[in-house]
Amino acid sequence: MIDMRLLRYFVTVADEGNFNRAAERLHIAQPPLSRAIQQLEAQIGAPLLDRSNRPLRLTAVGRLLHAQAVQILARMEDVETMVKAAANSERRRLVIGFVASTIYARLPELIREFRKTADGVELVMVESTTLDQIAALKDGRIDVGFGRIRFEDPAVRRIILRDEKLVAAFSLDHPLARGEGPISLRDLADEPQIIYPRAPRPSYADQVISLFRDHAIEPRIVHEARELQIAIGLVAAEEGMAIVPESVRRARSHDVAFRELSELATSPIIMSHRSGDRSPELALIAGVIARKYAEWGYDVPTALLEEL
Amino acid sequence: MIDMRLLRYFVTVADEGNFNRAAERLHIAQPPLSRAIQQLEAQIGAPLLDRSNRPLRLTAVGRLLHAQAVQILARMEDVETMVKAAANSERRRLVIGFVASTIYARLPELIREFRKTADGVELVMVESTTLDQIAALKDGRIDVGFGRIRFEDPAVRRIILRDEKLVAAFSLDHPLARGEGPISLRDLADEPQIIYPRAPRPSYADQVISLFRDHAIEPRIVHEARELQIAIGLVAAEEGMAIVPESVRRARSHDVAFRELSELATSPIIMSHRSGDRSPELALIAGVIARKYAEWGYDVPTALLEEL
DNA sequence: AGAAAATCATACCCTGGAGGTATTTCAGTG
DNA sequence: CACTGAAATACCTCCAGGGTATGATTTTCT
Repeated sequence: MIDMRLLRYFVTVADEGNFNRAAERLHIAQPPLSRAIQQLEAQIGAPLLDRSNRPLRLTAVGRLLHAQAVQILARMEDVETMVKAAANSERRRLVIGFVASTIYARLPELIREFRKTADGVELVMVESTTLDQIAALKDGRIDVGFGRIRFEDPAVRRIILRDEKLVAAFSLDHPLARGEGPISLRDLADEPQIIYPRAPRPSYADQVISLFRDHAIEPRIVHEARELQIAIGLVAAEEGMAIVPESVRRARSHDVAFRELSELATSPIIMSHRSGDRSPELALIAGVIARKYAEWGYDVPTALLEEL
Repeated sequence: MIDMRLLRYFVTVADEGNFNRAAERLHIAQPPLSRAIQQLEAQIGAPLLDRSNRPLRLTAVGRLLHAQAVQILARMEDVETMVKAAANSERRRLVIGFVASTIYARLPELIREFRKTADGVELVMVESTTLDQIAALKDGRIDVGFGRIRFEDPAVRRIILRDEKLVAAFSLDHPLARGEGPISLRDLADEPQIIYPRAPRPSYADQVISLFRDHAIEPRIVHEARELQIAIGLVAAEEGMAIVPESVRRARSHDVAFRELSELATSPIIMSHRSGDRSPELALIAGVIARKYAEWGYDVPTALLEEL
């Protein structure tokens, strides 16, 4: 199997396009570097660099390996910091990252329950975007994340807890606020709409936009708010309507009206943690969620039970 | 950075649960193995194994590292075979993997065009599922894949060429076959339906099922055919209806009737290749696709132009 | 074009650490 | 408590990764 060292050397040479500078960056002399690359080429069975003319160019095989090597190295760094962080924490603490909108859902109840169940464990809550959560999980800043974006990262395990219905939010005296029963996306096509958050992509905003596009409707977006609270504020200020998770309804009903959608529109609530993490704290929170979900009549995801 | 060697050793020990057997499997003596693990533990800063009682158990940190290490090792193997395969082919050959249904779409025309454009390149066509294509790309059995399933794999680059409309297929004297204009999914709710393929999951069948579920309809599935041709055959035999890509229409219209769907329902056509592969043959096929798509009036995906 | 500079490869040496053998220490077991 | 199986320790060997000196080639400057 190819050594990490050789990969690191090769990537550095490829990035610098120059053995001398690469050797300097690697804190070794140039000749050993030359030999290392030759060694790697021997292992692969083909030249990785075209040395016939300077500046050095990667061969086709070289480009292929480079693209892969960069990813492997990044992965290895991730794992290393992750594991080291895990090692340096006595771990009677659970740090939870969450996106703002989960606060309107059932998260607070789950947290209360967890504090009751596991009173020996210090609990820390950190607000952060789903994407940040991935990085934070990797380097140990958080242990569990609650988000709404479907992402893929082999180092992180993702459990879809449930799909939350979406509803439309209007200002109180908006014409559409008066109607009874569900409203169709089609009726919202020409309504000025407020989406959030703008960044980072991909975001909940993209989910909403593609929801409309899936029904062949091009939404008329007039505002991109930085976060849910601001979006709701703009709705109340009669700037337009917004599509929000159902749970927001309970949190803010005095100056905003809500109507269900006739189309099936949902946003997932996703729990994530480091794959392979089997700390008792993690099992504990999984247990709390499973118990509470059963109590509330939600389906308990089988993936969640595997964590116990 | 942690050495691959140490990872391999650690994973073997963890899997065997025994230093002696692990050492045997690794073709080294037991003492160097012990030292290697100690070394790794020193680098991490925490014990990975609980040696206080046999059989050995992994510590929490150990479990975490193990889960990650297994993945990194697998990744490295993938890359190695992939790059070696790329090295051992002079590469005036392009092997294309495709799922059956793309044959009904524009793929044949693209292939014809490619043969004309690049007559020095031997072209090989291989039928295989989207999932197989990922593995085949990795170990160099194919260079390009055309499929319909959205997958994620960091070693493979995926370009969504376009979204193809779906249509409903009926037997010629099915009551619904007579109607004019598009038909709604809702009207298909109670129709006996044939889906395909059964395996491997996830498949096109899952796309169709979730299409219905997205509209809060539970499809009534009476058959799971192994592949499209068989499904269409069953439709013709009045076993039920099926949801198929629009392009099938051109291929088989003598004994089957088609109707458009009023809902927006599409299935993507996805081209994939090894990330970092910049072979001229790949650029060539990308160019052919871009040219033909422009000619046909399709949007040319920007991701495709990056390959040129 | 020719000289100078830059850059990579080769030749050769030196040392650390990966692996081997022999032995000791310990945890489970009858 | 003695026995057995298994991991750790002690110590040795030797190769491979790294260093220096220098040669071969390509690039650049005059």
